[in-house]
Amino acid sequence: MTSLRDVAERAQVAVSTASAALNGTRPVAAATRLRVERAAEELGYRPNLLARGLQSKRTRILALLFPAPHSGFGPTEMQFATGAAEAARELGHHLLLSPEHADPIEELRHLTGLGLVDGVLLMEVRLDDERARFLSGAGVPFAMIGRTRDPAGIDYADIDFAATAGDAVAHVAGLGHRKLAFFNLSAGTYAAQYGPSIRAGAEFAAAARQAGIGYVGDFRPGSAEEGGEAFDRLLAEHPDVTALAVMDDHAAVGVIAAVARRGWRIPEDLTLLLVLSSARVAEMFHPRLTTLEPPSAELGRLGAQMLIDRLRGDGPPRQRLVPCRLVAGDSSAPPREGVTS
Amino acid sequence: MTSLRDVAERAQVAVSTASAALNGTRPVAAATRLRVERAAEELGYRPNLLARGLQSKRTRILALLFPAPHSGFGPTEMQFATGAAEAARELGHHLLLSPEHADPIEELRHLTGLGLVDGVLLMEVRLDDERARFLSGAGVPFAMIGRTRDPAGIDYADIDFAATAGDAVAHVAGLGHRKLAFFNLSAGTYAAQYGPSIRAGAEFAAAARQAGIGYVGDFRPGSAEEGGEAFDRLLAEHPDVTALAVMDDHAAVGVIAAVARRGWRIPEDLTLLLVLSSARVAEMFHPRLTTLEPPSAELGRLGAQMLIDRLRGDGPPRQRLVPCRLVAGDSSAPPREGVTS
DNA sequence: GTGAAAGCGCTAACAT
DNA sequence: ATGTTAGCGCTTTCAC
Repeated sequence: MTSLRDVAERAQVAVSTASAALNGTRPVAAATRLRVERAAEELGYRPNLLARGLQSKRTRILALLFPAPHSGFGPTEMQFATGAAEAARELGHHLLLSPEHADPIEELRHLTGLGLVDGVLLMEVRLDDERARFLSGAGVPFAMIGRTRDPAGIDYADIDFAATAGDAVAHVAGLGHRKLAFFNLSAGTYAAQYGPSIRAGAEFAAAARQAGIGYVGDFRPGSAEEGGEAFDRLLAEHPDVTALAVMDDHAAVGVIAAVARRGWRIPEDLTLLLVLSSARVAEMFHPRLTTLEPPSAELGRLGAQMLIDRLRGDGPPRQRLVPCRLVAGDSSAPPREGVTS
Repeated sequence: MTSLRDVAERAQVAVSTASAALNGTRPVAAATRLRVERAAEELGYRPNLLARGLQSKRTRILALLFPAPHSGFGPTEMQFATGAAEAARELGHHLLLSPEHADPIEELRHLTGLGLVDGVLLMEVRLDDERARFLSGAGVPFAMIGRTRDPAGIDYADIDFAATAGDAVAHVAGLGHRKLAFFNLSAGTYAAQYGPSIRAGAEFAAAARQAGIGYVGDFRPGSAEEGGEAFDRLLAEHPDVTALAVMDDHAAVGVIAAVARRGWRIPEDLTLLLVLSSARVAEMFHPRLTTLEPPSAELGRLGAQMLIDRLRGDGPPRQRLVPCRLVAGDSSAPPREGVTS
């Protein structure tokens, strides 16, 4: 391991000068800087991050708190991680993947106490999130992918549910549908105050109201089986529904099966939208479902960027909402004939 | 930040004694140790990892080199990461997620030069992997999830393709099938010497031969469209095939569509197996496909464990092969009648 | 069994 | 503009 001292010796300067020459922390004569840079180059010098961090109190390491594989665990979560890791890298930082388990607070206390990370990135944020509260209280810089109920003063990147719901409703309304149903995430996630569950529900209702079309939003199937049941009940109670937006992948599977059992076809008899699911998943269906694809990688990137900006200095907190992208598949079409509404 | 000095002061001992008491690196009187431990406890002392690492040359940080999202990017890759992160955590280590891009070697040189990580975990290993060669040459401890062609002396955890193929063949043979086809990963992955592609191909052929059943293995559809075409060609050339194992999720989608177009049904007319795909994905199909689910999380765990063991001391390299788990779905059944073989 | 002191590699005063 | 000095918080000789 070649150290800064080696470089300094070779360039015939003091260590502090070598340091300054490489970091630009204080003026250095052009000639000197050149000598130092050449020496560093020739020796293949790499600054020791530990030494630097010990001194400067900044490690340039971010931690991504990763929830235990409970509920959903699709490409979405993964892309938060990869997006964040890539952005961090581009900005000269590193990303620690920190699996969260039993006691997330103890976990955080440990992680931040070690002096290893400069800041924390939170995902799967709940409306009332104890982790966010803890970090705020502890004065640890952090940013969220998602957001709490009242995220004032906190950096975050989240899905723009209002715009997403608006796009979805506009899509089906544009096709002529007059009544839309929405299958939210499982009751469990809703009860857990999971942001997307709550917000998507509210925004779809609002968007439908605003567009002046009928709306049914009180189903929360969390599995294929529940999805099928929910669909049957939906049509029993609301036979005039012609379009359905589903949040849970597995519920969608059940819906599709139920549609087939009924002798119906997609999209002729039902327009089906998949919400918050990746295009990769949508391609697994037949027909390929129209999808509102979450900007997962971008949210991850944004989260990391915001956090790093925050560490660099302090501007006002940045709060970004990014809508899902509507990827048209083969599951949307004008409403079926003979609907009595 | 409370430091070891604070603890030492409060316990009325020298810093070195406090250190020894907490780490057990040298004998300390029971009474003294107790005082130190209590002081540490009361002050909420957390050792500074940077300082410790600077001194000891060991950071207890592992890097997981994460390939850029090119080919497949499913739950499998993600579970390598989470499995490894969890195992690392349990063993007192941390996992750095290091996205790999353009020049992986430069990447590695950088990463290891920083003195930040003790070892590297490789995934998506090719038969002839330059990263493995570089790490070996540089003397950087590493372990692989997957393995090179000649992994002698290197720790790795990989799928037991022989056992997996054996299980799959036994499954279909047990149902009475006499001829099995295998759709490998895309031609691109094969050309890239991607381990699973090569090994699964070879082992399925071997297992079929050994079981004495017919075998067709020269298809490599990498998309739904190619999957459908491959299936049509397969039946044109081998009308007596009654069972099919598919590696690529999307190809499976195409196969299912092609089966339906033909007026066939699964499993009555075709037994369909999904190989190396997660149960989560298999559940998206109708009927739910029988799957050979890769032990992804376990491979990640094993990789991390091996690497940590290696860092702790040196025993002989550990090389573990873990078979896929056969998860029976509703896509396997005895062969259709009237097959002329 | 315990304390004092050196030093890991670096940055940041403080001198010059 | 450059060199000297003092640590960052810890582990580890080396004395006692």
